[in-house]
Amino acid sequence: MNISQLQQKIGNRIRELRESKGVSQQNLAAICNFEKANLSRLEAGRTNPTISTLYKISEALEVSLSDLVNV
Amino acid sequence: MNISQLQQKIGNRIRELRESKGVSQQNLAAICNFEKANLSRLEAGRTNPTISTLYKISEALEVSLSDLVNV
DNA sequence: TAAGTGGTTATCATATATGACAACTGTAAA
DNA sequence: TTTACAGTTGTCATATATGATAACCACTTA
Repeated sequence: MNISQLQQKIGNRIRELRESKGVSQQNLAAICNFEKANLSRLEAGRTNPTISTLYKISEALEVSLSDLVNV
Repeated sequence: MNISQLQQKIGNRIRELRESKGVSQQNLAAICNFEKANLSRLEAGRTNPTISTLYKISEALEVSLSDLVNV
């Protein structure tokens, strides 16, 4: 798996978890204190997120970091 | 857990896994194609690594990404 | 002594994640 | 139609991860 594929998979995983919680990108971004535009790019797999960004998302979605990157 | 603590824990986890494999920082860095200096900082918890960096390390150490961030 | 190994720290350049904001496309509902 | 919401895309500034190199310390070994 290359990095681009990894980013894509993690983006998909976040989207999947977010939607299963019925939260909008706007909402989730607000909870995490970042921009919805950045979350959109992240879910689309267009960025290489830092562990701190992923950690904030995992907390907001109430899953473990380990779970979030289990792709 | 704050970000600083998270970085510290992930750094410790990497060091733990690396040492259990009997690999030097120098070796691991070379396998991952980055500088030993950066790995040193990462293990010390002084950087906020990207998922791609952690992924390279997980591959080199033959553990899952999920395992690597299971802190 | 000297040379080698493992690790740390400093510095500089470059690439990019993120913050911030705006504009835009649907879509749904009034 | 108009309003509101969800998401996407673009741009700019700033912070920082990483690449690259060098100097340094501690330890071991010849």
